[in-house]
Amino acid sequence: MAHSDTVTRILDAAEELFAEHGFSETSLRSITTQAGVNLAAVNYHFGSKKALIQAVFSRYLSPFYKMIAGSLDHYEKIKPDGVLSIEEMLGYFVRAIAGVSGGDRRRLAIFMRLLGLAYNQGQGHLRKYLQNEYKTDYERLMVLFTNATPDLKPEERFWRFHFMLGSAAFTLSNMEHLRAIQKDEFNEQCTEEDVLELLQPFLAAGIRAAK
Amino acid sequence: MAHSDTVTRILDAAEELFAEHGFSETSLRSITTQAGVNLAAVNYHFGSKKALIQAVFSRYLSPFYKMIAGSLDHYEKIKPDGVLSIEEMLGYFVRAIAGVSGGDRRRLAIFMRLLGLAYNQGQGHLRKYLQNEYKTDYERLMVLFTNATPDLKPEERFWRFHFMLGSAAFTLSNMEHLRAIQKDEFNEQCTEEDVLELLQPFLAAGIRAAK
DNA sequence: TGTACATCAGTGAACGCGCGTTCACTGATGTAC
DNA sequence: TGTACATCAGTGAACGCGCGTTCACTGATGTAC
Repeated sequence: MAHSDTVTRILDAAEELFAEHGFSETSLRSITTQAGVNLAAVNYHFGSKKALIQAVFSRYLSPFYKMIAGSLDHYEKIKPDGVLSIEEMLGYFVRAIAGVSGGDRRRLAIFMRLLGLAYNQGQGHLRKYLQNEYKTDYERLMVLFTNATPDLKPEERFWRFHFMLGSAAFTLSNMEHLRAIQKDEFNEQCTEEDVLELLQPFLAAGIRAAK
Repeated sequence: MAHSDTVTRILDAAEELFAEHGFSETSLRSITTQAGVNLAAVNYHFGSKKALIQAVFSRYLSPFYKMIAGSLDHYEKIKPDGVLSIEEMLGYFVRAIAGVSGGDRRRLAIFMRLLGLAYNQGQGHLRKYLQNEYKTDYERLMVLFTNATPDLKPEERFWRFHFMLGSAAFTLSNMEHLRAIQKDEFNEQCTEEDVLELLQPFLAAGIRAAK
């Protein structure tokens, strides 16, 4: 599919509205209105709403994949023996996420939401797709995580990793809503970077917790 | 509202289908079909779909809050100063959650999924409704949480609470699937009680983390 | 060169469908006199 | 006691609406001869 101006504007509008309202709550009419294109253009260029959603995913999955892989490359470069502290690992992740700007940041939130859904829907083919897509990175990550937590038994490591994943996925995917709640209750608002810097010691302490 | 058989069956079906498909993806027709009742019965008994969603949450939260309140009443008799450690609080939480519905873990997973959806989807009205509906209990819990974390600034406390909530919601809503993955990878499986006992120190250490 | 045709992005209006909701209605049960 | 009325859970069909999708169409550009 050639990326005409119309196609790009549809993808931009769809990505923004999907992130804000969810998929089924976002109509093609709202997307095409925001994009300033004709309603029929979505079905002309993408075929269906479902195909549009997949196209939006495809476009943002690529840079996210590169970010993860880049983080792992970095770990292995700075510590060739593969031994990092959990704080070093989390620190680099936080800095990598904080370095993601603008539209890609929203893409990250969408991906985290997708990650939660992928775990939730045990039978969905979406989960299998993600599992295959990120299998190599997951395994590289687990080697580093294992080296960072030599005192944990395998099953403790497994569960603490998922406790951490759950906290991070929830926080990142609901970042905008949570910040809105904070503003509602405290009349002030952290930046997303502030939240990440609060999250980091929480997770590290949890991983290091006495049993 | 008298809880006729019809009302109960609508709530049962709605709870299950909302958790499986989300709120807007679940039609009143699918709910009433699964419940074996007339389509119009939802609007007759509840007034609207929105009110049905709130009723599903209320039905689950009422016994939950009663159990929390009962546990805290009992605790205050033993420790009249009313200052609990975060470990003691989490202990009560874990036991109250596990005790809901007479140990019906499936409903617990469903509710945690609903909670995640409530944050995730455009259901901001739900959070406010629940907060108002159970204002006394909610504020009592927040006072205890505040007393348990005297060294945290309000915004740190807010975020660490939600980090904790995210971890717990993810773990509990995906409990079955995570345990299946564990069995797949380690050829052995924790009980759900084991997982809760692993989660508790993880969360407590995160809450207590140095900044 | 001009002419005829092909291709393709984009359009305007309409289509059928499923949605939440509404409303007049039924039938069972309770109550007053 | 019988009769008339009230209450209420539940029903069947229809309503209007917004949805994704479809289709005949336009107009610009490319191409063959």
